[in-house]
Amino acid sequence: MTSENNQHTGHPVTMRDVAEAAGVSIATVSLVINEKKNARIGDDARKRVREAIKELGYRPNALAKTLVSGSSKFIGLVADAIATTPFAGQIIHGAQDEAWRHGYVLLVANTDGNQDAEREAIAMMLEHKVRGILYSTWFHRAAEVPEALRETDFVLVDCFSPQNDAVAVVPDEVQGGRTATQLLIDNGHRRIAIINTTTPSPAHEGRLLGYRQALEAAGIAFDPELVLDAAPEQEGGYDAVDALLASHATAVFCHNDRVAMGLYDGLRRRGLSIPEDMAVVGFDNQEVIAAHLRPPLTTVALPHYELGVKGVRLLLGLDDHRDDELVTVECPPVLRASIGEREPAGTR
Amino acid sequence: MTSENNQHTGHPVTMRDVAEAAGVSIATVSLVINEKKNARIGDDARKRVREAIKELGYRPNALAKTLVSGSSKFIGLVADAIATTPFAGQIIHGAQDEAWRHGYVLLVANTDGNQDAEREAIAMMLEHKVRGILYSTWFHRAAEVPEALRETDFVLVDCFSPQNDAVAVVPDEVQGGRTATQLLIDNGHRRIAIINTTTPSPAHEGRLLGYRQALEAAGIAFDPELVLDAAPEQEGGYDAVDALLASHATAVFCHNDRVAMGLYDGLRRRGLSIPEDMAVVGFDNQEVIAAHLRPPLTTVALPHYELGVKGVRLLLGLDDHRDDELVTVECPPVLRASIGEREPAGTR
DNA sequence: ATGAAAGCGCTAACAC
DNA sequence: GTGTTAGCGCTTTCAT
Repeated sequence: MTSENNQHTGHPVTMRDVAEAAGVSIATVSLVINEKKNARIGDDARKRVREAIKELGYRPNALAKTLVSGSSKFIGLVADAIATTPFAGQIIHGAQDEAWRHGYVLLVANTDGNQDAEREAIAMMLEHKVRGILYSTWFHRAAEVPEALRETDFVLVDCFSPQNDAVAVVPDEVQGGRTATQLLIDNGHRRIAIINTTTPSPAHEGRLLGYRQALEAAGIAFDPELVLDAAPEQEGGYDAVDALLASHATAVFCHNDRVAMGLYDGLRRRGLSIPEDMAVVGFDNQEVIAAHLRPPLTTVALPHYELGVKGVRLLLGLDDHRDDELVTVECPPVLRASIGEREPAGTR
Repeated sequence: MTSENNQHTGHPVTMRDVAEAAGVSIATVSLVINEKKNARIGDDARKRVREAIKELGYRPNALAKTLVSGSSKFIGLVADAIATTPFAGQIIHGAQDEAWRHGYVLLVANTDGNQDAEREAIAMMLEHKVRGILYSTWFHRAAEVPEALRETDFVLVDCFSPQNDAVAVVPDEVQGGRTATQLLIDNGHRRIAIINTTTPSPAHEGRLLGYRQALEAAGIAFDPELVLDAAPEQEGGYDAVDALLASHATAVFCHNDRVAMGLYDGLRRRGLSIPEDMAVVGFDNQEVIAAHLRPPLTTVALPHYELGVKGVRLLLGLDDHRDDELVTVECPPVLRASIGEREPAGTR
């Protein structure tokens, strides 16, 4: 019955229908629906309206509402790679949760890094009069801001404008590197290697800087011999084993969990065990890997979910920020079992 | 200049503004924008309108358009877990691409499996007059269809209604199981084990059935001793090694790539190598893992992207389907290096 | 070939 | 307390 007269089957139910059914004017219906404070409606009228709504299966038309009020409840999210990793998913998730909390809905578009797709996506969002746009990338990097973005409010998520002329929120790579290294230092290690990526990037530079800061704070001299490079995936970690062993490090900070996974493999083939022969800490906290290696990998998490949340908050003006600097989100440690005894048992 | 007069700064530019600037009526503007066939507009008028649009930085208001036309260009996608795995991301990606192709935009909502969130999400979509809704889950399973869904067109993606009263598209688990097993058979194996999950599910039953079908087709007797159970993750695979070895299998079909990863580990600790001592094939094609194990894992892919695409196509009525059966999408093999020589070099 | 005007579903003054 | 009415930005007859 209820679903007999809705927009799916037959004629869509409008406010006018409800008004007629309830024997009141459409203004009255609007008032009770929006529960306007100072508009006092008779109890019986209110009741009749409520019943009519239920009876007819009426759903307000959000689009019409938007038209008159002038501002929509959409937030656009354009991503360069929704599916490549779980990372983009987490950004979406965070953005969606926070948007939701404030009555907004996410309009999502994937661009695959394609310029045309990007232009189209942004145009479409603009035409839908979004409240603003989140422009996100799946790994932390500099990104040219598409011109059209400037037609509305926007914030960059997990990327930043090289000209530093846009609000952006990114992970705190330096602090992350510091944290990872500190974990190792706290466990008594002094000879700590770092396996970094081969290409420059905020992660590359930031984490290395953090590593150096942590060493310095602990009074450990920086030794360039302990800085290794490797392709940022399993193969790179595997291949780095020889160099790592040659460096006589007792602990290693890997650029990411995938590298750590490859390293585990290489170490094991040489009959070495973790953390006894080598303490290792990763980065990213890529669940599928880190949580299930033997032993489970202690790592530092990339806060993608929080990046999404923060992006929305900045967009809506809920959080303040200084115009001239990047907003930064902390990379928290995730303690598991790859660096030794000082680890609390089972932390996520 | 262009961006001086748009909706961001100051008064939004409307069709009326364009009309005035071009010295024509708003109807004319509408006509040139929509490139109406039979409405013949003077070349100069057309040109003036085009220029005015550019000059003012005019963007059509998609919402107003929707209001009058009655049907929106939104497709809703409600997912139970956007971020848990890359899987949901792929569904979104596929859906988004296909929707885009037909001029539709994705409205995404995450529910975390929470009933209230789900209700709210659907309500919001209904209020935005979506063309229809894709209801998706991150792993293949039966799912109760929320009542509100029936107020609009919808299709279930990666899940299905237990009452079989809804259009649904799911992966072909049986064919997937057959394919995986066949890969092993083709490589000369006769004693093939299967490590299945411990809990019932379409994947559990389907893949086992496929396994049996492949054996039967090859004239290999089914041996219950070769059916092992394990938790569907690395730990399960690792722990299954003893039983696997005891079964004297020469090859094994793992329920998923994570199980295979654990198995690799366990096998290696016993000094066994892949594929020489044991051929293994996985399932899911979880990139981070499968492509980077040593040796790279041959597996069968779960077609999440295609599921998303197909969902949109069914929703829009682009593809036909029989009302009384699930629409099924093929799980293609992904050949790498874990089952032996007969594998073509480096696929995907 | 182009303009006037009605109306999509709704909100918000402003009457009564 | 409740109804009337004027738009919100746009499409679409129907005139001209």
